[in-house]
Formats: sequence, structure tokens, C-alpha cells
Amino acid sequence: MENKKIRVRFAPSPTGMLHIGGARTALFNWLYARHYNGTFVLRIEDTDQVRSTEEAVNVILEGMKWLGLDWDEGPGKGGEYSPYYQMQRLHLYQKYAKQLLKDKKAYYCYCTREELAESREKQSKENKSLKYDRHCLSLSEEDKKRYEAEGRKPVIRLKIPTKEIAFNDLLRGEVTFDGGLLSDFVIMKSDGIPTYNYAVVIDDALMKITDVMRGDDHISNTPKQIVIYEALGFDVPKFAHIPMIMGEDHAKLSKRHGAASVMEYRKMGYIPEALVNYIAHLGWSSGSNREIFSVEEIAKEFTLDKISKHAAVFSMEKLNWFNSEYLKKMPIDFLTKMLLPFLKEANYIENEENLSPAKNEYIKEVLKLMQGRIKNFSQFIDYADYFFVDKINIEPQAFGSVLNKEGVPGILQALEEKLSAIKCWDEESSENAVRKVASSLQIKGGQIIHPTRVALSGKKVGPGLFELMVVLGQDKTVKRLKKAIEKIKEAKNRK
RNA sequence: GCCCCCAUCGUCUAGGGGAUAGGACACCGCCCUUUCACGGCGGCGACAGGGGUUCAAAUCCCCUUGGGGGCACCA
Repeated sequence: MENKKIRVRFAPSPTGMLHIGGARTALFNWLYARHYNGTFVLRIEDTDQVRSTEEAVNVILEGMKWLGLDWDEGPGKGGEYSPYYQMQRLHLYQKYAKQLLKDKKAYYCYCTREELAESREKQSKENKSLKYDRHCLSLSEEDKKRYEAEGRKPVIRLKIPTKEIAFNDLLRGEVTFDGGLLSDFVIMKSDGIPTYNYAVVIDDALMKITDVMRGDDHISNTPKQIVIYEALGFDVPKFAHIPMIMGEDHAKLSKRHGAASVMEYRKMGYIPEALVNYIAHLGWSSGSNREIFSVEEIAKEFTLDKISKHAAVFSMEKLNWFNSEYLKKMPIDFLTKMLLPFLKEANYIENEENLSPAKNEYIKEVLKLMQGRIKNFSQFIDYADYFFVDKINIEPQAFGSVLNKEGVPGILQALEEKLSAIKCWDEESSENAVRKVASSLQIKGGQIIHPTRVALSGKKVGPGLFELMVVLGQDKTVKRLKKAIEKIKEAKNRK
């Protein structure tokens, strides 16, 4: 085989978010480039005048950066083959279109949308494959002038040869199509902007892309593109069509399935490394029984033979598991830093930047308590609220079933007195206090532990009580116990 | 309708002529335990169907079925 340096690309169209499926395609290309020490190109396919927005471009770039998928050439980076925005490359598409026209491999078509629709409908009735009827294939100069006089703006269509078109897919082996069944598709729209199937080829060829890795929804586009490569005498790249990602109902992943956009996962508090690890496993596997890999480790092992051929269903449950694993294993300082924006957003802290060392330490300690209990940072906000607010919210169910019981105020009272007297506030002393109160009242530890937890956190579940008390501090612990006793009394009086 | 791709537990997958078909998530049970988690141990659970080829098929071939994608002046 040629030892050309591998060049791959990710070419999203900026018409919305960075989709999970797109991100996975980007990731596979990135991994492939890194594995073979190749070049990863990012190109923006913004030829859809109506739907493309600059904002969407930014969302995509941001998403890529968040995932850690850095590109070697593309927006913000430049490169030998710039520009990397298709709308800045119009002259190139026009140039090659002229050549195709001159070589009689493409032709002007003046048919209106109505005429086209009519023809398609007729074919549909006759159960034929839908293709252009070549009405304009051999128009005379007079015909063209007449149409132009009518005000018709022509498109340029590619003339598809009647022959077998085959390519060797790196994942699937040989795939063949009958050119006779393909339609003479439009390569240049009447406004002078190229269509996808045409622009892709010009750019991939000019940018010297060696391997085109993309979703298998592009398989049927491939023969059309090959016709263009051949018509222009370009080298045809290798193709690898990777399986798609589906929603739980096995339909194409979309908003209906919950979060389909990469940025939504960031908002929900997933760790990018975990997301990357998970989506890498959608269609790829190391061949071993290991699941947790750093992206570098995946790149090292990433080869085409380990990619499966069938679509994969995106599972939130499994993503949660990956995220929990990262939550448990990543350095606490790193996680603490990542948590700050969420605390800010929830108004648990004033400012992310000028945190006092003490406050930072406090957050870190709280996070340590929650680390093994949360699936993402959004959950942290819900589960750990009582560490950050003055007035805690006692869940009604917890109040009714645990606090508002016979004897509880007395127990809390006794504990509060014992705790107030502690000189050295640590886990050992607080546990001792609780145990002593329990034995003097002749009750089991649980009978005192459970109401205390609710009094301090408002919840029935959470970290071990003694570590919770230590992090919360003596002052707050005592105050909350008193407050709880009051509340129980209030509830009694109301009856 | 036409064309193309795909098919192992519910899900992600390993395996690719001879295996008790392996792992992970989820689920269930037990242990640990002050709750919830974590962790440990165990369990449930799959080769879509039918034909070939072969001494032997989950594995190779064909058909059927099922799923997915495409057939735009969208990408």
C-alpha cells in the first residue's frame, strides 16, 4: 500500500447543534488520525444558505473543544488548503463545474420544480426508481436562449454514466451500484452554490483527504461522488462507513430521545472524558474486557477492524455508569474545579474565580462525600443543597416518616446538648456523642442517626452521618438540630 | 416502489468452522452497613427463521424475515 500520510476530516454543516452522532463521527476520525499519526481536518459545510448560522458554527467548535477533539487544519487554525468554510470556496466549485460542462460530463438544466415533481410522480406511479428524465440533456442553444428569456435560471446536473459503480468500503468490502439507476443529480444550484455531493468531492479532493470516514447513511451518496471524482480525474479516496447511533426506539437519534446534543451533556454535568469514552464504545470495542480508557489509550488501539458494522443504541444508563466511574476515579481537585460553574449557576457560591481557600476546601470535602453517589454534577446540585444553603428544605415525606415521631424531639434535644459540648469536632468525637446518647437513652444507633440526618440535611438518604456532621461543622449541626426540634413542636401545636 | 447496508443476552459488545457462547450496563438476590450509594459474591438473560456446504456451523453461502439508510436546487 502507499505510505501516504493519512488525512481525514470532519465536515459538519452548521445548521444546529453538535449532534451526538456527529460527535462520534468526529471522534472516530480524530482517533484514526491520531492512531496513524495523520492529519485531522475540520471543514465547515455551510452551503445551506437558509439553515446555516454563525452561532451554530461556534456551537460546533466549542463542542469539539470541550470533547478534546483538536483539529490540525480548519477554522481558527488555517492550513495549507484553506479556506475551510465552503462558502469561501465558491470559485473552486464554479471552476470545476465549468470544466465538467466543457467536457460534456455535466449539463445545464432549466426544468422547474413543478416540472420535476410531475416527472417524479409519474415515475413513482410506474414503480420506477426516481431519477431525472434528462429532459435538458441535449438542449440546443436556441432552447437555452428561449428558457433564459422566460427568466429561468439553470442548475447544472451531472451526467451519470450507465455502468456499474463500485467501491471497496474499508469496513464492508465491495459495494456496487448500478449507475443506470442513479439520477443525474444537481451539482450547482441556480444561485451558483454547489450541492453537498458535489462540494464534498471538490473539497475532499483538493484538501487531499485520503480516507473518508462517515456515517453509513452516506453509503448511497458514495457512487454519486465517485462519478465526480472520476469525471474530474481526481484520486478517489478510501471510504469507511461507520454505523449510526440510534435512540432507544431504534430510530435515528434525535431530540425526542432526550439529549441529542453534546452541549446538553455539558449542561447536565457530564465529564467530557466520560462522554468520549462512552461514545467511542458505540461501534468500537477494544477487543478486551476493559471499558474504561483514556482517549489516548483508545487512539493507540483504534483500528478499523475493531469497528462494528451495525447501528448502536445510545444508552443513557450506560453513559451514567461511565460518568460515575470517572467521578470516582478522577483527581478530586480536578473535579472540584469542574463543579464550580454548577455551584455558581445554582447560586450556591457567589463567584467561581475568587473563592477563598477555605471555601474551596469545603466544596472539595462535600464533593468527596457525594462522589460515589451522584451520576453527574446536576445531581450534585440536588443532592448536596443542604451544604450550601442556610435554610434547608426538609422533604415532607422525610419529615413525616422520620422526624415527626414520638420521642424524636427528646432524642434530638439530648444529642444537641451532647454535641454542643464537644471541644474537638471530628468524626470520632461526633460518633462517640451519638453512641453515648443512644446508650443512655437505651435506643439503637439507627433511632438517633436517622432523625438526625433528616434534621441536618432534610433528606432520608445521603453520606454517612458522622462525616456529614464534620463537614457541615459544629455550629450548623447544632443550629439545625434546634431548628428541627422547633419544627416538630410547631407541627404538633398545629394539630 | 426502487437501490444500498445491517442482524450474538433488553442495551453496548467479544468470539468467526469443534467453547459450559465471554465481558460491560441495566435488572434480581445475598454480604458489608446508620440511610442511599460504593464495594464484594452470585443469578437471570442471546447466536432472527429456513435451507445448503462440511465429519462438524453462532461462525461460510443462499433465501426469507426484521431493522436501518438513501432515492431534494438539505447536508
